[in-house]
This record gives sequence, structure tokens and C-alpha cells, in this order.
Amino acid sequence: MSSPRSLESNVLFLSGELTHVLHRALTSAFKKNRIAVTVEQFSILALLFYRDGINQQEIGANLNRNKTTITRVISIMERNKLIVRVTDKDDSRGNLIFLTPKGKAIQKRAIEHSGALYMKAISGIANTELAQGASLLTRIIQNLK
Amino acid sequence: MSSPRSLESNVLFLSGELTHVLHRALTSAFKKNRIAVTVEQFSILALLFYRDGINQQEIGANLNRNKTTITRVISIMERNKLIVRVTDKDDSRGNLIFLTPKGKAIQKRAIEHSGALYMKAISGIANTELAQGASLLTRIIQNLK
DNA sequence: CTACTTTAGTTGTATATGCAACTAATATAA
DNA sequence: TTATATTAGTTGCATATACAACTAAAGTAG
Repeated sequence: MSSPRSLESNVLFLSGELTHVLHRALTSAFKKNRIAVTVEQFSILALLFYRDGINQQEIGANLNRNKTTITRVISIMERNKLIVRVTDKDDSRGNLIFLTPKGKAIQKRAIEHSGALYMKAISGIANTELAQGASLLTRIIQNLK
Repeated sequence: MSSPRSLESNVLFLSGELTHVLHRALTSAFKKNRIAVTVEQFSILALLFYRDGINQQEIGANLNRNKTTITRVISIMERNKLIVRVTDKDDSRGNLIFLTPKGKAIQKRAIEHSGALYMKAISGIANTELAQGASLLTRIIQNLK
């Protein structure tokens, strides 16, 4: 419970590094395969795979992003015909977000590539170790909240 | 080495979560204590604490950021009188970046708060576990490179 | 029913990020 | 020495992020 010897042995620093490396690897994989979405847009596509038709608040809550951010990313995705906004009939303040056929097609391909990248990321690492790591990160996150 | 049961048990997802939570906690701590720097600017101040006078390329290499990003963050920090750009006498292509007295003062306070946050983050967690987590994250990063 | 509060979303403003293309300066090869 | 390649930094462009302030709609208290 003392300070780490160096940044390179600091779990918080390494977590930031991993986040960046993963972001770049995903961006690179999408570009290489001509999948025209950003990592952030992909996270919304992936969420909609399971929860098509949720509103922007729910997207923000699930992805842990400010609603301003969601407004703008969703606007770009709508402009690119990946999703559509439909005013909620039961509450006209809200927009329900639905995947378009184009959005579904892109999302399917993007999920395949992200899955492959995940397998590459954890290759050679035992499940027990991954579980321990998940437990550690979860506790650190809780400590910070 | 199979897919995780859920996002919440996925080390890659949790790492992204931790990065975000830490960023917000740092931002909040700086704001609360009227320390007028962003987390990204702080990372440069912290680097300059050990390596005052390095150039923008080296900053980018150390923080794993594109040189474009460094150009712009450094410009903002210069405008805010935290650092100064000095043309390298030995190679007039490069700028050497030096902390100003104001930059040093702010950096000192920011480091104190980030240290306190680090201690909060790892409270109740054994050093052996942190070392195992660091090892895990390092291997995942290597797998992705 | 009216007034106050809460909620969903948008817009203004500012910072961070990276790719592509560019300038200027240095290094290297012919 | 001159032509070419590399390197440091900047600018154009597009996206992501969030705080503050705002509109509009829905919920609630009197």
C-alpha cells in the first residue's frame, strides 16, 4: 500500500496505457477493414445490439458519459445513417435510438473484429488471473467513487 | 481464455472504466482546490518535474500522444504561463519546454492531490496484488502491440 | 388547476485527440 | 556539394468530452 516504484509498475498508469493502446488497436482494425466508425460510435452500436430503442439518457448511463457527449455522437451517427432518432410517443422529451440496416451491418462486422482483438489481448493469460485482475480493478474503481 | 461473462467482469472494459473514473476524480480534486489545470496538462507538469527542458517529441513519446496533441496542449499551457517554449540552440527545429515559477507552484500542489488520490484508490489492497495486477496489465498491453 | 420541480435533450464554449499535409531545419547519400 | 530523406513542429479538419445555461415536456404539491 505504498507508492509504486515507477510509473511502469503503477496499476493506475498501466490502466490508462491499456485504454489508449486498445483504443488505437480498435481504430486501426476498423480502418484496415474499412469499417467507418470510431471506437466511441462502436460502443454505442454494441450497446444497441442488446438494447435497441433505448433513449440517450440510458446510453449515457451505460457508457458512463455526459448527456452532451451522447447528443453529439448520436448526431454524427444519425448523419452517417447508422441510427435514427424517434421521438418517444409516451414521453415526447425523449428520443428512442434505433439501429438502421446499415448500422446493424457495420455493427456485426465491428463486433467480430473487436472479439478477435479481445482474444489477442488475453492470449496466454489464465482465466483465474483475468478474474483476479477484474476483481482488483473493480475494487479500485469503488475506492475512487 | 474464453470471452468474459459480462462487460462488468471484462478486464479491458474495467480498465477503460478505471481510466474514466480516475480522470473525473482528478478533475474534481483540482477544481475543488482551485488548481487550474486539466488532467492532461497535469501529466505534462508531472513529467517536467523530472525532465524539465525536454522537447515536445519527448513529451509525446513519454505520454504516448501524437505530436499534434502535444503542440496544442503545450500552446494552451504557454498561454496560461505554466511553461515556456525555448528554441533549442543546438537544433533550431526543436522547442525545449521549461516550467515557469507559476507552473512549478501549481505542479507541486497538483502532485500532492494526485498522490492522495492514489492512496485512496489502492486503500485496502495488498502490494502483492497490485504487483500481480501490474504484471497482468503489462502483458495485455504487450499482446496488443 | 396553477406553480414549482424534475427530466430529456440541445447549444455555447473550451479542451483533448489524431490523421494528413505542410514548413523549416538537420542529416545522409551520391 | 548538391539532392534526397528524415525530423520537429504547426495547421486544417473531424471527432470526443464535459460544464453551464438553456428549452421543452412531464411530474408534483398546494
